[in-house]
Amino acid sequence: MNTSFAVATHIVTYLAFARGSAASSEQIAEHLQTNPVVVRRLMSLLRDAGLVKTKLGARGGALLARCPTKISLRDIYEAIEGDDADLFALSAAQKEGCNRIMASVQATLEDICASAEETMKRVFGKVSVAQIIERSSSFPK
Amino acid sequence: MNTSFAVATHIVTYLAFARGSAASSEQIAEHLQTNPVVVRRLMSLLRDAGLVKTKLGARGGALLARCPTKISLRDIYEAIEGDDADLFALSAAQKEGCNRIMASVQATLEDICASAEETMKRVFGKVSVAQIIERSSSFPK
DNA sequence: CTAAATGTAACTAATTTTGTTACAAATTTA
DNA sequence: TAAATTTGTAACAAAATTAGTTACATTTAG
Repeated sequence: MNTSFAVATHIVTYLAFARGSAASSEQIAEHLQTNPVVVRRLMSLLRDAGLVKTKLGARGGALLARCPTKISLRDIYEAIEGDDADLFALSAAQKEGCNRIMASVQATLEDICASAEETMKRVFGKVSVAQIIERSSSFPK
Repeated sequence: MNTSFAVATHIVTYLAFARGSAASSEQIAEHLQTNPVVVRRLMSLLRDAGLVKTKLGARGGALLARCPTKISLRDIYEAIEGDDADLFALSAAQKEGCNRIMASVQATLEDICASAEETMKRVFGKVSVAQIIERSSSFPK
C-alpha cells in the first residue's frame, strides 16, 4: 500500500504545528496511531534529507529544520522514496532474460515512466507544508 | 513492486507486433517469462477496458481491439490500476481513528495526490503504443 | 546517577503481489 | 461428434514487501 509518504507528511505537519518545541517519536506515534519505531525510521530519512533536526537524550525529539513555507511535498517525497522510485518496474528476472525487442520496449517505457514521475514530483514541488496547513485549517468544521 | 503496468504494456506491444494473428497466453507468457494465468488475468482487464479482443477455444487467443496509434499508455494504466490507484494512501485504521486536524491534512493530501496522479496520467496519455514501438525499433543495435 | 529519548538491528506479523494447479466452458478441426 | 486447444476464473501456494515489535546501546538533561 505504501503509506510511508502519507505518514511522513503527517509527521512533518505535526512538527509544523508543534512550532519549535521538540516532539518525541512516542507523541507523534500516538497522534498517527502507529509505532514509535516506525516514526523514528521515517524521521531518520527526513533528517538525512535535512528537513528535520533530531535531538538525542532526555527531552530530545524532533524539530523542523526550516520554515514550513520552505518545505515542499517534493522534499518529503524524495526524502522517503529516494530519487528513483521505480513505481512501475519489471522484475529483475524479466529484465534479464528478455529478447532485444522487449528490452528496447522496456527501455522506452522506463524513460516515459521516469518523465511521468518527474511530472508528478513537480506537482508536489508546488505545494509547501505551510500551504497544506493553511488549506486544512480553513476547512469548515 | 507492482509490475502489472509494465507487463500489461509488454502484452499490448506484443499484440501490436503480432499484427492481427491471435496470440495465446502461453506464447505471450513465454515471451514475458511469466505464467500464462498471469497473462490471462491482465488480459481480462485489458479486454474489459476494450483494448483487446479475446477468442475462446482452439486457435483462440488475443488481438488488439484497435490500431496501436489509438491505444495510449494511459488507456493501459487505467485498465490495470483502475481509476483511483491511491498510490500514497494511509491505512484504513489510521484514517478512521484520527483527530479533526489530521483528517483535514489527510483530505488535503489526498487532493494533491489525486492531482499529481492525474498529471502523471496525462503524460501517459500523450504516448501511444505505436510510438513506443517506433521509438524502440529505431534504437541502435 | 537516573530517567528519557534517539538510532538501529533483528525479528515477527500482516498484507500484497506473483505464480501455480485445476477445471469448466467454448471453439476449431479432423 | 470426438478430440484437442484455449480462454476464464477460482482456489491455493509462494515470494516479496511493508508495518509493527522487541531489545538495547548511546546520548543528554536534570
